[in-house]
Amino acid sequence: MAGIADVARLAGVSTATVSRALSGNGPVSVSTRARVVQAASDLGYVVSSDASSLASGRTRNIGAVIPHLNRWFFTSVIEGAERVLLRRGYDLTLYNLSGEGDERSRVFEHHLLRNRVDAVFTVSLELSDDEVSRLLALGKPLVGVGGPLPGVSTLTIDDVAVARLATDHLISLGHRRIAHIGGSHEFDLDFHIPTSRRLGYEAALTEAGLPVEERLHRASDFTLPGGYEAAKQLLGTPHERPTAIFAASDEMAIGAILAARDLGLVVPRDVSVVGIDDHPLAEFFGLSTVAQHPVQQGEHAAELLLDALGSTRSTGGGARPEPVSHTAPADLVVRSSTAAHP
Amino acid sequence: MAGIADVARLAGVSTATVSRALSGNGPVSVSTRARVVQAASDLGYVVSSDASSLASGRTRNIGAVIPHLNRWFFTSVIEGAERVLLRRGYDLTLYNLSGEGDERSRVFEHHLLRNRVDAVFTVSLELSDDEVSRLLALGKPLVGVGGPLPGVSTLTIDDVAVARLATDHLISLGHRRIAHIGGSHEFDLDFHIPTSRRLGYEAALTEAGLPVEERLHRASDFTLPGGYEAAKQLLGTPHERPTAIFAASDEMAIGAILAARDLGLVVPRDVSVVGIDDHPLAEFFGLSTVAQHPVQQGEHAAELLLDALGSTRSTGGGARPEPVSHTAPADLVVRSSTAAHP
DNA sequence: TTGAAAGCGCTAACAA
DNA sequence: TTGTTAGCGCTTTCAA
Repeated sequence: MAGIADVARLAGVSTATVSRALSGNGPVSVSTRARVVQAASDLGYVVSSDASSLASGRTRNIGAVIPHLNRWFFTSVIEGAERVLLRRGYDLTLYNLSGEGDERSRVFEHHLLRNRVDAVFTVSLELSDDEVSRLLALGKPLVGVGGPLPGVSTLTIDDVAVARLATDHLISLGHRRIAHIGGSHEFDLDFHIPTSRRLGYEAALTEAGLPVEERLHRASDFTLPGGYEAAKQLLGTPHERPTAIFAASDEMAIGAILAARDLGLVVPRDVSVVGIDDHPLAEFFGLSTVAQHPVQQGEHAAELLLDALGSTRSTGGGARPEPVSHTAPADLVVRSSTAAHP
Repeated sequence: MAGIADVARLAGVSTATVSRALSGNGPVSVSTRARVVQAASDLGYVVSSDASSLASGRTRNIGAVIPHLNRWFFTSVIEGAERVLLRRGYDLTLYNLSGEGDERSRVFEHHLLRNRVDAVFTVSLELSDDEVSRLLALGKPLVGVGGPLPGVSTLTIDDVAVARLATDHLISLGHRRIAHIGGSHEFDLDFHIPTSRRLGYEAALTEAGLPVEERLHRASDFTLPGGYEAAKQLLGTPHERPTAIFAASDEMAIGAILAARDLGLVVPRDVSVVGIDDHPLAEFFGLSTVAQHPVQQGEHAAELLLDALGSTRSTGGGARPEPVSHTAPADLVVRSSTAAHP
């Protein structure tokens, strides 16, 4: 492995100049830079990130903390973030908390503290006060994606407004008996997303002068099978059957569509279904939904962190900046699972 | 941020002793270790990974290179690997190549070379000779998961055997007209998985004395909608209709089930369907399949790498060990999508 | 615009 | 079992 000294020797300059030429920090004449770049290329030299990090205090690595890996939303956010980071020469180190062991405490009490990353973003994680203060104590940029987080800069859709948008879509189509498949308490742990979406649903109903009926609500688990079961129950009693269902996630909404089919109902003739997400399968099932754009959310989160890293350096890392709440866009996508109520 | 010197001072020992006590390398008396651990804890000391890496040459970080993030197989492998790594105090740095830019070359020519990781595993990536030699030149343990890779240790199912197993299952049920939904050439880039699975399918047919018919084969894209379209075509002509379909992935198999339903066919009465994967949705759809266990594959890959790191250190990092091909287990899971042919 | 040299915070010989 | 100390390979003042 060639080192910086080898490059310096070959280019006939000092190691300091090699460092400046290759990193872009500090003045280097055009001709010198060219010589250095050529020498580095000839030797196949790549800077050692450890040595660079130790000397500069910057790792060029971002930590991403997520609750699960096998969920479309989380992986999409990571995908967007990684895309931006890679382009800027950064790595992404992943901390997935989904194991059944003590991963969570290990990550927050050890892995994130050992200075391997310059900044951290979390996805759909409600952090404890202790976790937040540990992270803030690092003095590193921190962004929470997918939910509110007191004292931390966040990037998230407005769950209440999104649920309202979906429900209003059904109301505007003339539906009056609109059921809701949401999440149960255990899924409320992180961010109260089920609660927020239910509140948006209820607010839309109330505003339209429609009653909020407990029997039109089912708590589920955000999965397709869960949505299927919930919909079977909702649609099972013919005379009380809702004419529309708003599911808090596309996977549950797709489950609802399949349940309707199995009951001999035609979507959207007999029942309209709307979800939230714009999951990759939504199009196949003709599902109307409120699209949130997780890849873009990931890109945006990465940009926020990189910007913060840039300005921290230029301001000399003074006072911690005030946390900012960014609202990510979400928009209604109407497909063929929703139609006017006759 | 407390440093090792602070801990040493508080514990009344040298920094070397602190290092030994905290890392477990080298002899430290029980009482001294206790004092050091206490002091570290009091100060909230966590070792700086950069400094430790630079001094020791070990990063305690593993690189994972994958072609996509939003695919069940890849994320499951990562999940398994991360679980093992986290438990052993390792981090996992993720390199996702799915962007449309020059991610791939950047990762192989820069990110992986800058010494941020102790070992690397790739998932379902067919590496070029150049990429392999760059990685091998690092002198670091390397494992390829999900496909053969000349000159590299691998961990993968036997795609030919797995396809045979699925096809034999249908044959043993009395089916004689068995269609296959595989992958097209563009999905053959990485590892020829579609080709291998098709070969296994054809071998099983031939061995059973059944003809291999071109019109019973459809090339698709491993997605649910792709499987749906292919199945619609296969099942669309009543008199030539196959009585069973073997799809090269569960998502395509589920698409086939939905296509059959839309054509008014009942699974498995009118057509049996079998897939490969044991995708989370397989159970919901009652899909018979050959389960590969990607989480376990990830765990196993991580263990192989950690073992290699352990032995490299003890043998003084002598000659590069011979590459070993490990075959991951895969087993038939019979559910309700397959039945005897009347 | 360049070079000399002092660290960055830790690990691992080596000596005691 | 413990301490001393020389680096690990860079970056970044500071001086030229």
